[in-house]
Amino acid sequence: MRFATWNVNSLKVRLPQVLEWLAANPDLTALALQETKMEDAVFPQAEIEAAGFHVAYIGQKTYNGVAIIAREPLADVQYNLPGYDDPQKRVIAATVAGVRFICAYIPNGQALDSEKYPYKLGWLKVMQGYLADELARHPQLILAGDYNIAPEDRDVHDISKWEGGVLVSPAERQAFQDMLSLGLSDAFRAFEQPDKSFSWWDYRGFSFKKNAGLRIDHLLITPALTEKLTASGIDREPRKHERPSDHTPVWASFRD
DNA sequence: ATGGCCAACTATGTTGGA
Repeated sequence: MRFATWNVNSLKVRLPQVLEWLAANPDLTALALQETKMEDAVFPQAEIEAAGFHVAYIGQKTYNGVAIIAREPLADVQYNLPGYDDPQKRVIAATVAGVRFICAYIPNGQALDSEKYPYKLGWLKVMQGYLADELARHPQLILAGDYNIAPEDRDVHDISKWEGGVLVSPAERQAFQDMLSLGLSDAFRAFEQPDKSFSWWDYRGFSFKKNAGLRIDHLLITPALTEKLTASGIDREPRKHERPSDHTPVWASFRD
């Protein structure tokens, strides 16, 4: 089985690319999507099901929005973070192939002096509590998504350009470490990986061509899954596509 | 040079993303 996460930056624009990528990756069990940017009433459920997939989603107009697409039915779908009153649609979870698959679009934070930054840190605290609860129930669990956190300096093309800003601040990195402390591990770093591996590149300034990116999309997995982990990686192909998302898919494979 | 691009909205500029 194989799981992946992809921030598509508008599913309206990217649906053809998502379906194309799913067709090109027939071994993929489930895909977590972020920034679908659409209300549930206009979500392309019929098109996705017509292509042979199951899907669960929750979204809003213009901003945020998450979905899980899977090759088998989704069970026990959870919408939003339980007990946290937040109009922003950032979390959906479901059980697929015996794995609790959580799809999260963690807030960006905008800037350290923005009101969105404490929102991000508070949100991460709530996520931590939710994770602790879920981990007690699900030995096989994946937290997949756009974390908007580059965990280490090697996850940043040029740390001098990002130091002192969001995505790399000590408090955000600590929140990432706190999730690891719950018993999770970064599927990408379980293997030797190429230097300068990133999952996001700014649309501006030929960033992708220059590989001036960040690794901010992650799959954190439980020990029961780490035991079964066979490979992990980042698929840069969709980022080369015409009219791409600024993020590209990140994946992990497991023995059945 | 504190920008550059892209998407969405109901817009012909503004906001948010990262």
